[in-house]
Amino acid sequence: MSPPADDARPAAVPDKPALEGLEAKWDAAWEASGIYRFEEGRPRGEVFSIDTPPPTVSGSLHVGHVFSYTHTDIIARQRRMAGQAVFYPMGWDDNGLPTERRVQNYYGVRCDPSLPYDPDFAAPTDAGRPSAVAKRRTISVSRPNFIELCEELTASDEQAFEDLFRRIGLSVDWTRTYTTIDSRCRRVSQLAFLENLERGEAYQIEAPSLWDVTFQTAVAQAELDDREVPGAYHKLRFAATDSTDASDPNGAEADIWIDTTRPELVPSCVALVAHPDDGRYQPRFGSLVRTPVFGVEVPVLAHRLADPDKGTGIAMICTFGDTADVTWWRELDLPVRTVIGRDGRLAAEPPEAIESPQGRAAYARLAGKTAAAARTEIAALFAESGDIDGEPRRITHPVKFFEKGDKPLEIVSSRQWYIRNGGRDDDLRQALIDRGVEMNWVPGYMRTRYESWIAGLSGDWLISRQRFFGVPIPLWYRLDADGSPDWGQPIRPEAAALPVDPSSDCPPGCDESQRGRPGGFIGDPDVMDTWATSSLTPQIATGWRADEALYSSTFPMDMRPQAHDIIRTWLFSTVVRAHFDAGTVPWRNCALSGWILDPDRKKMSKSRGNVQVPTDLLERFGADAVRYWAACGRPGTDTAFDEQQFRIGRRLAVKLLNASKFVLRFDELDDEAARVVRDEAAAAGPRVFSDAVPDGIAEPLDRSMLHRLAGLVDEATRALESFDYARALERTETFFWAFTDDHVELVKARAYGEHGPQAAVSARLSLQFSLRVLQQLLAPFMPFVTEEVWSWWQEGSIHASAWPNPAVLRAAAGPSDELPSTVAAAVLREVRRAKSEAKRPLRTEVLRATVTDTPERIAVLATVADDVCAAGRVSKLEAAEGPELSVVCELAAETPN
RNA sequence: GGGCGCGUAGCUCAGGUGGUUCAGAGCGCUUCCCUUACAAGGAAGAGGCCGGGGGUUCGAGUCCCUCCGCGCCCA
Repeated sequence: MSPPADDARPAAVPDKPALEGLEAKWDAAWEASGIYRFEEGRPRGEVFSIDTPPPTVSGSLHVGHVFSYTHTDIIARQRRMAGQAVFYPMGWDDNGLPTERRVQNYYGVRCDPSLPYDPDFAAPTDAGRPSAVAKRRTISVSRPNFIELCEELTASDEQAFEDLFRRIGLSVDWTRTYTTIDSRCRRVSQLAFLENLERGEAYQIEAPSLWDVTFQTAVAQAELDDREVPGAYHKLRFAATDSTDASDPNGAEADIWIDTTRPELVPSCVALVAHPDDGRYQPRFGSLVRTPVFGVEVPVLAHRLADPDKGTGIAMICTFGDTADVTWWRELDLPVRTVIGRDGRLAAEPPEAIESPQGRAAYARLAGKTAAAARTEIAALFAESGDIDGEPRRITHPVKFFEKGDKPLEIVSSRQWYIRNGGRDDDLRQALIDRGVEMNWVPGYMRTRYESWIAGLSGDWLISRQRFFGVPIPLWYRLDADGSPDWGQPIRPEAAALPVDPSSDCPPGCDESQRGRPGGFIGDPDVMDTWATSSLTPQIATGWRADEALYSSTFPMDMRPQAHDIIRTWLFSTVVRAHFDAGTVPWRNCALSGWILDPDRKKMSKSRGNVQVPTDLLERFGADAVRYWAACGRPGTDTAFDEQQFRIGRRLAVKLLNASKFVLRFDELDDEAARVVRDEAAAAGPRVFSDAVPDGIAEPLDRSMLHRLAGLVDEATRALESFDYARALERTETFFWAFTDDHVELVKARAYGEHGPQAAVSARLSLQFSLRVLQQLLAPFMPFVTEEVWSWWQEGSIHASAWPNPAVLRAAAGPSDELPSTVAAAVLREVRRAKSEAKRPLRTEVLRATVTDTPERIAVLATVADDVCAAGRVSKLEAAEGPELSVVCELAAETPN
């Protein structure tokens, strides 16, 4: 082998290329070179910023995590190669209930905010062993100790996630990682909240809100689940009162019977309600009836939401049994008679409206009971008084649950913080729908889900949570001389002091001795909903209110990838915050991924036990193969888990190794053609063929291939620019297999020099030229194997190389078209078929092949005949004109062995 | 009940703006081949009233309507 020219690297091709070990090798190399770090200072137009939704780290890893994150990475890598400064940070969502639950279960502890901090507290030694933890008593810990455990566990969870994401090759800038509980996020979250408060977009109000009795917290509309549960209709008598008109012919004197599944709420009944058009009850509207047993007079009212077909067609309104009660209570201006408390039990004292001794005595039998127990008891009460008709009738009906809870939600009146979201304001509602129109949705129909959700909102966004591991609401309240808080005039922290914890920090100008004292202050005890922080990821990531240069070059962000199930929560709430905060959309493009389904097309979930562990798959198939599988899942489309797909991906990676080896090994030959090619490479500089059009590609077949390749680059680029990574991969993959199976076979003999050095130079240069482009087109999908094959012959990282330019390919192809390549491949295929049908080896000599085709294609065939004959081992190629392609082959006689 | 999506070879899915080139790919299956990049491979083959029915059109997997089935979201 002669020494290479100065600037050209010799191809250093291993004899036995393999995929094993590539992940570790290249992850380390990328980390060392920092090629994925964001290049600050580039103008906004050259930046591509990605708002990756931070995954919840409190769950276990599964393939769903690699799926959508791979989609994002493919886009990021292509944009980077296309010359943009890619801003691609990662975050971890670790605040909120999921972490609390995981910590409770993992350590076997429970947070008791009344306990003082224990500086000597150590995590239980049986932590992480569910069977051991389950056998002992739960340990109560203080809130600060509990938060320490949260931080400890999330730190190790986050490391596991980062390891996985590195292993699948996400080109994240790991120097910019944030977690939703860290001080930077708490600061942004609190500051954004305070600004919302300043502008009147956040407010607090004492109002009925959905309440989970298990978690002891208010929950938001977005966190609801409707579940079909068994219940029973109790048919109860509401007696006519003395004041009703006895002469009414429609039986105004008559008692009214209502059906209810929640008889225990009768003590909180404030009215009956029927549909305004319901003739059965029209005569009674405005009259009074008496609640059974408790004897409270309540009016009979009309409202359009009453369903004439449900039960007896008339319902009791209680404060509060369900969200319809809240609507009626508000719109009909009814009083509050609370009986269910925050613990889900009936209050010790009856509502003041229950005045009669019998009523109060009856209530005493219910006081302190859970709703379910009270239901049984009150049914007995009604049976004794004769106010229930027959036995309760069992039904199943939808009941609202907290999505993470297992007891039905109650509705209790409490003081809560809200952020406006259009649920009570049609102008805002429309403005937010309009924001949706400003964004490009991939796929487009996903916008409908966004719009439907907004259209169906029934109230503002409740953000306060009565929990511990979250971002505290950054406010204090003055206590008056009686020690009562002044809710209306909250004390705000200085912006510079953020983040604050009002339970341990003091408001400006106060000291700890005044906490809880009359004339002093108290801190707001609540934390914010997880979404109140995670809706700010664009602000958090881009340095809002902290790094104006970064912010202005990255916000609004270019892309928000996420799964389609969190459009109504995460996506929507993020739009709300950006709308208020910046008067813009948070991102220009929303790319929605589907879900992973198991092979039986069921959603993968831990509870079903059908979860695939990604580390196992990575071990068996390699990261590129796993990414290949993910990339086959089209935007927005749920994808069934299919192990076969991993094999196909792995095969593609192996094929790239071998094809690259084949093409680059010609460099090692010591013939005239090799010298010419080396000179070309030297002339092209260290980045071989990046822009230079090589001389010497003269053969029609070679030029035709480059022409087709230019078309592929166009198509793949277009697809990736519109976020359709799956199409880009499919086209590239198909092209690549045809390239190896047909084109490489057609030019192989020529490349070896069988038709002279000039023809060999043309073959080798065009093979290298094409290989380079194909390696690059596959790079976003298979970053490891492409980096490996690139390193054999090119300087620098393939991921920092310039995305292929089709104009350069077309320049090299000259005035060519795709016909020579397609005709040659078609004829070769026919020759192979003839051999295959004769059950003869492919190396069988063809004594004579007669090709019939259209005059145009016959003429083209003549220009590629040498290559076709060599690849098909055809001794004599004859052509005839006809309507379509057909090939008749005369095979050499079988040689006896 | 409302909204959205889907129903194309045994399986998983492609099929922008309707037109000889759309009836496709991969896997699986059958047959053949160790051809000097690759047997973790290659070549070839069989297999489908493109869910049913209407309609628009000279012409429809491709547009419209309707029905059936499936999935998801929301009531």
